[in-house]
Amino acid sequence: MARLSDIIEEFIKSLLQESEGQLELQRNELADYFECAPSQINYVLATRFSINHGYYIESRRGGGGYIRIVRLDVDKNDYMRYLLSEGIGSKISEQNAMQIIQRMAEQNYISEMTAFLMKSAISDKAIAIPAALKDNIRASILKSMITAIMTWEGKKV
Amino acid sequence: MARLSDIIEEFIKSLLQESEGQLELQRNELADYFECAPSQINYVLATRFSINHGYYIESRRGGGGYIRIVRLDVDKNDYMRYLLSEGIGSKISEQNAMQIIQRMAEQNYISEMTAFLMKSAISDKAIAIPAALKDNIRASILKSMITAIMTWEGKKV
DNA sequence: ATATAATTAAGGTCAAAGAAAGTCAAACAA
DNA sequence: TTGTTTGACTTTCTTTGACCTTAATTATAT
Repeated sequence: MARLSDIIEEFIKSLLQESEGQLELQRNELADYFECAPSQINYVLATRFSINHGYYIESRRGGGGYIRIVRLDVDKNDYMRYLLSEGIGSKISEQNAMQIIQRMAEQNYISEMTAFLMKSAISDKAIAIPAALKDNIRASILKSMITAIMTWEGKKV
Repeated sequence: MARLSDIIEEFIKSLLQESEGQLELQRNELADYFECAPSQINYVLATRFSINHGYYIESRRGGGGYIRIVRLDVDKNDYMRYLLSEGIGSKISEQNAMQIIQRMAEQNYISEMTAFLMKSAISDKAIAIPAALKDNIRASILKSMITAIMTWEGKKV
């Protein structure tokens, strides 16, 4: 039984594809369409279209209200440089790290296979140490891998 | 009378056969079917479908949750299986880890690029914690990545 | 005609309920 | 003793609904 939230996520992503990364929608209309509570739309946006996921949300209430979703398409190297300098601080949660890797895959900066490998390296299970240090190690490993990816590109194989 | 755990094991294996090595199931559904405690499913998975047995498990909680079981390609991955079960213990030095990765690349289990990425993840620089723990974390990250590589081949994305 | 009030039409928030799976230790069986 | 079975409790993720805020429109009073 596939989750409704996933279906809505896919739906929005396909709309974004058609419209070059930017779209405006009506929350109630969409909720009507999927026969769910309007707030479920907010849930989907919050859990799958956050800034970390690479999307920007803007909305307006009242008559003629709307929700605008913009996919943030950044240049690959710019994005990675940003991650290294500010995006990933000295610590990062598993969730955030997963989202960042997922975003890199969706933007085709890395292959699905590479994303899978990276996720395995920074998973909670792989980093089995006291929570206090965990997020620090994760940040440093993730940054190290991103650096490796950037380095590799600059290399003539 | 055969133990229930064995019956469940056989059942799952026959499902895997039918589905080309990959399947998704509902823990409660299965427990219902065999009229046992849900946690017995976990027991079966832990004792008969571990990574050493050649299986990879992935799961998700909450509404629409599932357990996914992927059978790893045993013949093809002899060396990697050996690494997981004995080759890499609970700790490993940076040097040894680098050598193992290098060898995997030479055997064409992974690309040069993947090797480069893996090395960056297990380097001393990436794992910046007290030496006492360092080699343990390195071992667990390396094993996690090797598992990911083995899993990837059995996975239909 | 203009300022104000009421109504309607959105979207936002948050907490509770529901739907899974995970853990762990105690009881039980071989 | 070792491996199995069970159940109470925990954690995670999803869905729903009641209530709140904001904006636009319409009605009313001056």
